Amino acid sequence: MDPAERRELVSRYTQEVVTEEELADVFAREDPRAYIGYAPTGEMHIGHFTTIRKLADFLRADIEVTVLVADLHAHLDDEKSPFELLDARSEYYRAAIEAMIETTEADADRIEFVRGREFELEEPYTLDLYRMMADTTISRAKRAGSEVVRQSDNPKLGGLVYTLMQSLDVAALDADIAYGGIDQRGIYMLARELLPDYGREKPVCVFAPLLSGLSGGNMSASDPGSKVSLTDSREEVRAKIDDAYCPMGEVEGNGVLEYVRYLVFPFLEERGEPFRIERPEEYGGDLSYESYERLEADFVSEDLHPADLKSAAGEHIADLVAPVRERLLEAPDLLQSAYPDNYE
RNA sequence: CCGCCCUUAGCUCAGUCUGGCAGAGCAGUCGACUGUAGAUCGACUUGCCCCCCGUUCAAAUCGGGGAGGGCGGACCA
Repeated sequence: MDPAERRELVSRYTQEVVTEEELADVFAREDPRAYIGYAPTGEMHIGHFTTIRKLADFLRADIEVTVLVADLHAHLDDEKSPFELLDARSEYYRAAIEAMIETTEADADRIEFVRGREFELEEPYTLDLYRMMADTTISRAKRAGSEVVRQSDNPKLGGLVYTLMQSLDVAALDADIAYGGIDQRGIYMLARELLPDYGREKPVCVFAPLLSGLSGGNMSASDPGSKVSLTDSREEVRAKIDDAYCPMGEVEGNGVLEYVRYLVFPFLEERGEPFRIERPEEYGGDLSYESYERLEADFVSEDLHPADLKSAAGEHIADLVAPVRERLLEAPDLLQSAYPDNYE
């Protein structure tokens, strides 16, 4: 595969690559590796799904992929996950991620899973961490993590150490590319700044867009209606999409359109199917789209009405979620022990 | 170790001085208007007032004890 093709695979459906030049260099290296980390906190949802599906692109581009289940981070960030639940949640995250990967044509066995504590407690790592703590100011660490770490009036030290550890993770996992949502930007910019001081390579960063929530604004952990959950039934998915904020002709902040763009189209493209929309004769009859761009154009010109988009989007998203949901419900004890309060 | 402050609806908080039906904003739910949603309008819902004991006809409110959180001081031989 030629480098231009590989570069296109890696950077498609992303928001930013830092930097394109350095990315080109990565392909010249032996066995380049990308990594993405997830802190096993709340239940996984459709937002995670988009970043995980994209891992298939890295593999296609012949880049090895490491998925970090960052258990210590889950606790360091304001104890989002209680210490006793880290094992259970790490297990659940891994199972959910595998289930999501299996909805792609990628070979899940090519993805290496690592749990944070497997390497974050080793001496060389710890030594570097202490050195970083010694020469990073509190305000620098705070700024780096401000989009990721929970903010409060009485922040704990953990949130600060969090950003340093994540910076170090990149090097410890031997990653050439750090991949994550654009909210991770601050932390990886700190990593790029810091790592060279410790004789490490600074990573190329690939950032996925953060999808808007369905109720307007961002997806919110506390608002189930703002996002599709991996355990939502077809009916629940339909209902959530149907209730979603979706102003006619407006692209900005339109969660439904973003789901279609970053989730449904990649999924359909992989299968070589168009996006079909059933529409009553009264409004012009059925539609079919080969590309997102054409669909968006019709939406902007208001030739495609939100109600018709929603019903089709709901079905496609439900199709996508169904196999993951099935896998998760096959092992209900995973969810039960990870989230005892939600599953009695 | 000592002192002071805070804890009330899902969230942010008022109410405590001076005891008398548990409140507001936001959020949420339901209608109306829209070929979706939102916005707008109309209606509705929301409680271990941190816990225990006491005083009182009556305690979120007063007294005592405790828990959790915050702030400060002291110690630094």
